[in-house]
Amino acid sequence: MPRPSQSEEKIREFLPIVARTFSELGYRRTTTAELAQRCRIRENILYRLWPSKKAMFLAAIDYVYDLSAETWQRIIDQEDGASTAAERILDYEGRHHGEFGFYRIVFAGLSESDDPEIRTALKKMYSRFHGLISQQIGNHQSGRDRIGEETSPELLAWAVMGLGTVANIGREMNLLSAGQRRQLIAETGRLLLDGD
Amino acid sequence: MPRPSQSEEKIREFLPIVARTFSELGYRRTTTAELAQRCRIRENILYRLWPSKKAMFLAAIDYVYDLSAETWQRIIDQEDGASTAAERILDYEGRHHGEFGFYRIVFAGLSESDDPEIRTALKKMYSRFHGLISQQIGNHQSGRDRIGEETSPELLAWAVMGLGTVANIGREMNLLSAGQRRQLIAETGRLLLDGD
DNA sequence: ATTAAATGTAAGCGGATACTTACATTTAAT
DNA sequence: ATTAAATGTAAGTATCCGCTTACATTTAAT
Repeated sequence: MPRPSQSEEKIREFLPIVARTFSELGYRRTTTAELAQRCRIRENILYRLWPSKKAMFLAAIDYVYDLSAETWQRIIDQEDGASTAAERILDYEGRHHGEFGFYRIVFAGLSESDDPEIRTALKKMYSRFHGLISQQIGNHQSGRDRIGEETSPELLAWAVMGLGTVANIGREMNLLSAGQRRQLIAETGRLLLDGD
Repeated sequence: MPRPSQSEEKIREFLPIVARTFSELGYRRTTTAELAQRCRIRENILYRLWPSKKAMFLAAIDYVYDLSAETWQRIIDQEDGASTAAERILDYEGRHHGEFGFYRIVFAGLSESDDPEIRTALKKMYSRFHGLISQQIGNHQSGRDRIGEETSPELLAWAVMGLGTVANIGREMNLLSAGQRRQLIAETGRLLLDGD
């Protein structure tokens, strides 16, 4: 008798807006009123989709991760025989890093990192990213003849994530141009991957 | 006739506490009430030393920078003939990185980075740090015979700052142990400095 | 047509927080 | 001793914000 719930559609519709808002404003400055306004609805409707502001933020974290992971997976799958997936990811990041607000939402989360749930969500996000990158670096290394000398893929993966992070900070602060960011990731990334 | 103002002494006394609080809690969660309580005074006394909460935060940023810069300068001056200053800084950061809340206060600031004054302060802080590191990397490179092949000190300096940043995130998230952090900075840092 | 949940509007509540005010007390100069 | 600013206590204010409530309207099933 009742009309069917369209909550899932609404969530799919609003989540990108919510994620973008958290990315732009950070956690504290993102008010539920602001979220509602950007979604062109009232606050209480948001609260019918998520139980709290924190739940909205956690959903946004997952959303941003999924989006980035999908993109990377697509790049990994684009084998061309000439480049390793690690090289392609590096190249892609040099051009598009932070496009989806990945880093901004991470910064927002880090500022709230004493909240256990947010902390756990961030930790999971970082772990999964790190695993993904480590694996690609491992693949990259195994294709080379030099063995036993390399730094571990796990360590290198952290360094690469550091590159992405600092490139993003450089952009936020207007201290690195797009070209410089690409060069930074390409040159130092290559240094990390191949050690020369 | 009046008693002499002791504002400067008070500022010197409270600023470390204020900076530590911002580092621990981030900007938004640091309330003026919390600051006053930690300083064991009332809020209005804080407002006699700084005109606003933002001014307190800006002072904290400067304080943290000065503290870190002093430490680094001491390390640079400790020449031993066997190591370059860049190597010593890397070694030191591997052991003590983030000790003074440098990164945490930066994260807090990044979450507020659309405020023009905070943005300017952070930008200045990053520029100065970057200049300092670039110079040391340049010195390090000029001592080597290989010339013309190296990545520019400016780019490498950004990569090194990325290392410090990600090491700190790894610590915050309990994803990197102290040993792993040291290894990360030592090994990949060396890779960046020397390319092997 | 009736029904009952889904959807929407509008207002408001309780608590937190940046900042202020009112006022009493202390202190070093005259 | 007097003075005037420095220092301290205590309370308050205006605003914001997460979240809720009250209530009207729509919609798809019966």
